[in-house]
Amino acid sequence: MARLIAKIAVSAANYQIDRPYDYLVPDDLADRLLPGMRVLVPFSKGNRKTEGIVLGLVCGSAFDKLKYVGAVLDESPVMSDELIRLALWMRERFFCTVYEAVKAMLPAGLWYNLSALCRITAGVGQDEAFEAAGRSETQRRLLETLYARGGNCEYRELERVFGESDPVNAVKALAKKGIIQTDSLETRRIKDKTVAFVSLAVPAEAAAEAAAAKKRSAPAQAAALELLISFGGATVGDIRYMTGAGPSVIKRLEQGGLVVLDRLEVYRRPEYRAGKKRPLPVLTGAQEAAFGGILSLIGGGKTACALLHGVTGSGKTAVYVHLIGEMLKNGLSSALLVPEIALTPQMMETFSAYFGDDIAVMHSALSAGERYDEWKRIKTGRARVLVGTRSAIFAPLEKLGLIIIDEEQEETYKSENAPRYHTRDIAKFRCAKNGAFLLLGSATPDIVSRYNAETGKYAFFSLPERYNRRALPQVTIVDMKKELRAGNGSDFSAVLTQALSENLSRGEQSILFLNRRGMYKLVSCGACGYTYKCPRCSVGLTYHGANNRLMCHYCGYSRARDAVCPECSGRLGFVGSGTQKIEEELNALFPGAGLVRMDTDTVASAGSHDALLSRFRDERVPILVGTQMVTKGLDFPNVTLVGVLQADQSLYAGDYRASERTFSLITQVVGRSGRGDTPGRAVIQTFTPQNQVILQAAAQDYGSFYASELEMRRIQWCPPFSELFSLTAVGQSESAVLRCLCAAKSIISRRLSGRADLRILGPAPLPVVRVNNSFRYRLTLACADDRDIRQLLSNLIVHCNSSKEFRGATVFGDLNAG
DNA sequence: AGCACGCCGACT
DNA sequence: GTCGGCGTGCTC
Repeated sequence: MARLIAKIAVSAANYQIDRPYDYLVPDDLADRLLPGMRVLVPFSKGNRKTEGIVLGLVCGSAFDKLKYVGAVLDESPVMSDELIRLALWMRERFFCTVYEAVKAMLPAGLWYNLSALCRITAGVGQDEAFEAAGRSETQRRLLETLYARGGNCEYRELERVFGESDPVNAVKALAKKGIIQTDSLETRRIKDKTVAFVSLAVPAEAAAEAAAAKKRSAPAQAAALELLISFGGATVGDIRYMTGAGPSVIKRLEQGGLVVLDRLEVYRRPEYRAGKKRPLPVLTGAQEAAFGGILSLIGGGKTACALLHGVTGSGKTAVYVHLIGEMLKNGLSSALLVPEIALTPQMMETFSAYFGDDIAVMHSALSAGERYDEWKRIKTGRARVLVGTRSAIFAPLEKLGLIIIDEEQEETYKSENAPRYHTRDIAKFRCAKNGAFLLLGSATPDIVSRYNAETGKYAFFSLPERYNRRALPQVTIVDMKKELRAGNGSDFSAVLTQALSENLSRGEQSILFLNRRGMYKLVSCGACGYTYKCPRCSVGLTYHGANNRLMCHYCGYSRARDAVCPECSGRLGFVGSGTQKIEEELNALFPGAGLVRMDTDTVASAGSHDALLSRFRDERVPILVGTQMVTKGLDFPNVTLVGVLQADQSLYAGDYRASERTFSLITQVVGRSGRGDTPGRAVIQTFTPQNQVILQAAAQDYGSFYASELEMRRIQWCPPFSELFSLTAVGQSESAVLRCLCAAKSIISRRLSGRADLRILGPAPLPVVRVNNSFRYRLTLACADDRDIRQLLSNLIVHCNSSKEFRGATVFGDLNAG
């Protein structure tokens, strides 16, 4: 008789050995265990307990030395069949383990911490224990540590106490002698939150009689009963609030058999600004056409994906809202994804106005409890509309009807650590499995998406005009080289200064966008130019005001700041964070003018992004200065001027998407101007005024940019004309890292010599080549995506990571890493 | 990866 | 003898 077998993905398995493992299901679990539940299983030689998830249940196994499932961690499945399949698919496509995918899907509040606990065996005396340890220094030390902590200690803590030396041998030796024991401890960080809920245990008439009888002798009990009669049930807190009857009164009532106490689950909800209830917005002609067109596709089921290209300010959100409204009418759920956390408050406000409170939000800034509870509200169907960032794509939405990815070209949709997925790919998978529709929205679509629309893979809709036919801003390009020649070395051209001063006098607001990535202050010597370098990484240290130390961004190294330059004793100064320097210059130019600076420093001290933006909006502060944070989604009608400083900066990033990124950034920030009744203007400052991308962005001419960029991609064999796979090697030994990638390169070119569509680039160093003493290099493959190439890469990853030739290097694979 | 097993030199 | 170092091979 074939036994019941669980196919399990275990968390202890790394990519090289990741496969579904077979485990016997003990009889007492047979009717309880379901796919999608997490379990504890013994794994590997030491049978150490490992978390795993049941992928499926089958009868019989080809393997004969089977172990038993240890314990079940979940009462009901935490992953649906769809998500299990998604996790398996992610392994194939993104070169991650199944459990890495599972972890990305579940809210952190649901994760378990597995820890080992060491304790002295009951009944063993201290003398006996030390005698057993004999002269072994480590064993004696272990016992001392244990006794100092009342006889037991977490293994992690032991490791910390032992420092350099490893307690593992001492633990094993003493365990063998029966002196100590080890237990595993599973703890979940977040518990379900419940409140005590009181309801009547007797019919209302009987309760009323009891209340009447108690009116004199026990007025508090009577009051509580009366409350319960009119409300049916209430929490202990509410009863106390409304009648003054405390827990002791309730207990009395419970003892008398008049009420019963239950635990009622409550949800920790993230705070959001609720919008005033209002009907769905009236659509303009173009919006109506897009909405109707998309709706007919949703019914038709032929094309499952559409691209909505709407210029900045054209009102894409109105279309989204109507589509989501349609989904709700049909009992289907929807998700709207945005590229940044900062954009969620606005969307929540809008959505709550149209759809009420049954909406959920998910992003990484929520507390673990909030995140877990939002997850539960979605899973149970209490919330049918979800707003969130990248990871929200894994939310357990039931009856999924629509996924919208707003500003779909944004790079934040691509995960940079394992699992290295792109949100769009996950969305396509989920839509296909649910028969749902995927809508990609953008003012500057990803070249690949636009190409897919052109070739008919996606349906295409556009909103070519701004809402209320407002004109696009009038744009001026300023040549900063000319400014320099004319003797103006500042960050502000004459044109921009003039425009700012006009805006100030008219009481209109301005946004200044500094197109720079680095947002921190570098420290350098004014005399000799010395800069601090991180000893572990190939980057400079930056100054952090919060702890008054110099820190490394990449590895967390920090050191105290010196009073003077360590090389020449010269004076140390800050090479200002771009925005701070701009702020100083503005203060000099327009003394007394109000200003909001938005960068990591100020966001941290204001508490949130939203707090700064509310100030800008509500107090009508004249000028907002910031980096990329100011380019997206903001809709302030009183802003009539946008200044772009160092527009060409992002062109030189060196990756194939640099032009696209620059075009998108400039177009979007320029689009922030003139959203109200007054027409807007924009000033773009650049050292390369003839650059085609800048000219196209200034003209807000996506069509022309798309045409020229697509040609470039065709010539350079970049997406959409090929996929870019990459193998990245990381390790302390630079030579192992390079040898490993060179070996991989020669294997690939040998094995795929027949393929005309293949091109291999590298190994090339990553932009920051050394992080935390590890060197990082990358091999990039441009070719069509198929099973052969993925299989080859998968094998290579396994080979490079296990072959001792390449010890000192770890390799991972990625698709369209950027 | 991580862990056990096994083989070998050092030291009470 | 036995403790601990590292090379080797497997994970249901």
